[in-house]
Amino acid sequence: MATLKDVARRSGLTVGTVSRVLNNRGYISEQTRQRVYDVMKELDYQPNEMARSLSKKRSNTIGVIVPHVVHPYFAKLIGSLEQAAYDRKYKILLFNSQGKDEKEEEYIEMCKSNRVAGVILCSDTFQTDKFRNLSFPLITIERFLDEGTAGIECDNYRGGVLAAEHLIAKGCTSLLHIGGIRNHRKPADERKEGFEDVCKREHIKYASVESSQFIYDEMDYYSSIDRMLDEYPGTDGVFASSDVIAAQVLQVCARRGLRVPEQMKVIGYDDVNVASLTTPDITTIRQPVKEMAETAIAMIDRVAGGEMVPSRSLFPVTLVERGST
Amino acid sequence: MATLKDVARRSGLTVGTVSRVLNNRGYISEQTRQRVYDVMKELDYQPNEMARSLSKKRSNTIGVIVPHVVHPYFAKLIGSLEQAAYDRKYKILLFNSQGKDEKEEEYIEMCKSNRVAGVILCSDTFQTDKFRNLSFPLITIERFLDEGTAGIECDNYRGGVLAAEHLIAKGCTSLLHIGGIRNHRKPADERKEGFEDVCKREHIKYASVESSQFIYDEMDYYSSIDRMLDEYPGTDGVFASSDVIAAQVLQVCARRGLRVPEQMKVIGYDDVNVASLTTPDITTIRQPVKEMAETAIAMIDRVAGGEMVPSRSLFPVTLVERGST
DNA sequence: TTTCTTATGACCAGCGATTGACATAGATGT
DNA sequence: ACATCTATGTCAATCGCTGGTCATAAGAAA
Repeated sequence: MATLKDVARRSGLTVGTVSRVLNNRGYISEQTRQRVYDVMKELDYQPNEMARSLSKKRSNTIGVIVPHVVHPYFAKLIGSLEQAAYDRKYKILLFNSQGKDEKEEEYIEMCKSNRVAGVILCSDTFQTDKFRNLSFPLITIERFLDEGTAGIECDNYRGGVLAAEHLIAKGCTSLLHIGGIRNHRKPADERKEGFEDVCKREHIKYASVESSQFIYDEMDYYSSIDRMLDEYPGTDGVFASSDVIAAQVLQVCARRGLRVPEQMKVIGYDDVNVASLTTPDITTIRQPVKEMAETAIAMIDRVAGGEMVPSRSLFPVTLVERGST
Repeated sequence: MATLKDVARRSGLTVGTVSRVLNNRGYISEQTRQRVYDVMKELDYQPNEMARSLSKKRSNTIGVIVPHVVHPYFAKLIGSLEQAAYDRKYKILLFNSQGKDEKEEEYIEMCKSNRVAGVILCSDTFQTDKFRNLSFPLITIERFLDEGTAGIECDNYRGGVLAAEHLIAKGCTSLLHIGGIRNHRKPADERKEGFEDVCKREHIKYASVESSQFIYDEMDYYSSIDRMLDEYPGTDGVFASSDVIAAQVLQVCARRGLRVPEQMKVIGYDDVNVASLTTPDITTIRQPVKEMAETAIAMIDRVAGGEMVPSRSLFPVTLVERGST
C-alpha cells in the first residue's frame, strides 16, 4: 500500500507538507492541497490509522460493550451508536460481555490496548477497579457507575408511572410487574418504584416480581411468567420491563386462553421492533434510544476535544399505545 | 500508560527479552517469563496494539460490514461473529452499510486504513473495483462476489424445497412465496427456485412475489403483504423469506380474521428469536448462523496464517416446526 | 526599504512496539 | 576440551505518520 512518502514523492512535495494537508495544519495553498488530493486518489492512498494513532496517542475508535447483542434493545442501541459514530468519523469496536464481569474487565483492557477514544458501557451493574484511572472517557447507558465519566439514562421512574397509569386508566384492577434482563439494579428499581407509587396512590392491587433466572442469549422467560401468573391469579394487567418479556407474556396468555387485551392487558418497555411484530402488537414505553446513542458518542467526542460534559443526562420516555392494552 | 520499556527496566531485563516473552520467540527461561508476567501485572501493562500492528503490518481486528443491525438475522449473525472472534483473539469493527453501496465502499476503505486482518461482508449484492486487490481476505456470508476470498452460504435451494414440501404436506393447495430483505439476487433466487420446483413437481398452485420496496431499518412489509393477499386470494400457505416477514404475515392474517394455522399456514426463514416470540410461534427454516460465523472467522485466521481456504462453503438448513403450520 | 504573512522545504525526534544480527556466557554433552 | 544448546544482552533499523524547529523565499503591506 502507498504511504505518505509515496504521495510526497509522486507530488514533488515533502512528507511534511503532505502531512500538513492531511491534518490541516500550517499554511497550504489551494493549489498544493488539490495536487495532494489528486495524487492520493491516483495512488489509492489510505492513511495508515495505526501509525496515526500511535503518533497521536489516540485512535478514532470507540469501544462499545454490551451484555447482549441479539436482544432487540441492544441491537437497536448498537445500530444507533454505529450511525452516530459514523457521523462523527468514529469507528465502533463491538464487545459482547454476555453479562459476565470477567469478560467486561477483559474488554476494558482491550480497549486500553487499542487506545480507544472512549468506551460506552451498557446496562448491567458491576463495579471494578479496572474502571478507575482510565485514560479515556467512560460513558454508561442505563447503568450507574461511580467511576464513569458520564451516565445516560432514560426516565425510568416516569416509565413506571406511565405504565401503571395507563393500565389503570384502561380499567385494570390487579397489576403485576415483571422485571428481567437489564434490570439488575437501579434502572429497574426506578421503574418499579414509579409503578408501585402509582398503584399505592390509586389503591390498586399490585405485585412486582423478577425473573432473575434469565439466561443470556436465550431470552426465555416462559416458565417464570407461567409461575407468576399462577402465583398471582386475578391479574388483569402486566407491566413487563422489556418488550421481549411482554411478547412472551402474550404467548403465555394465548396458551392459557386469556384474550389480550380483553381479559388481560400487557404493556412492555423499550419500543423495539418485536413490540410491533406480535399479535396484538404491544403497547410500550418508548426509550429515545437514538438520541441517547447520539449523546453518548457526542460526549466522547467532546471530552476528546477537552470539553466538559454533564455527568448525568436523563431522557424522557413516552407511551406508545398499541393493541395489547 | 506503562510501555515495554518500563516493564524491561522494572524487571531488570532488556526490551528485546521482554518482547521475546510477549511473542514467544527465541529462548526464555521459565523464571524470566514469570518475572516478566509479574511485572506486567504490577505495572498494569497493556501492550499498545497500535504500535504492534504498525510493526507487524497487520492488526487483529476484523471488519464486519452488514446492511442492517436491527434486523434479528443480522443481530444474531453479529453476535455469533463477535463470539467467534473473541475465541480467536480478534476484535470486531462493526460497520452498518444500510444497504448503501457508497457506504459499503467507504467502509472497505476504512478497513484498509485500519489494516484489518480481514473483512466479512454480509448479504446484499454489489460489485465494485474497491473489492479488488485487497491486502486482506474478504469473506462473504450469504452473498455472491467474484472478488471475494471465500463465500459462506446456506443451502438456500434446499430451504425453498423444505418449505414448499412442508406446506404441501400440511395440506396447503395454493402457495405464495414472499421475498424481501437480504434477497436482492442469488440467495433469494435459489430459495425461490427450490420452492417453485417442488410446487411444479407436485402440481400445486403457486406464486412468488417480492416486497422490493423495503425500507432499511423499518422492516415494514404490511402494505405489500396486504396487497399480495388481495392479489392472490385463496392462498392457504405462505413461505416468507424471513421470520420478520412471516411475523407480519401473521399480523395481517389476524387483522383479516384468518386463523393461523387452520386457514392459513405460514413458514418463515432464518429461525431468529422473533420466530418464537409470536403467537402462534413460527415454523421456519433454520440457518446454522453460529457455525457460519465461526467458519468465517476461522477462515480469516487461516488465511492470515498462510493457509488455503475453500472458496465456497455451503451449510445445510433444517426445518423447525412450530405453531404456524 | 523593511516588516509581515504566506507557502514550502529540510530535518528529525518520537510514538511503542518488532525483529534481526551478533555477542556473551554458563550449562551440558561427548 | 570442544562443540552445542540455552538464555540473555546490545544495538539499531523499521513500521508510517505527527509535529516541532528552522530556514528560505516570494509577494504584500507599511
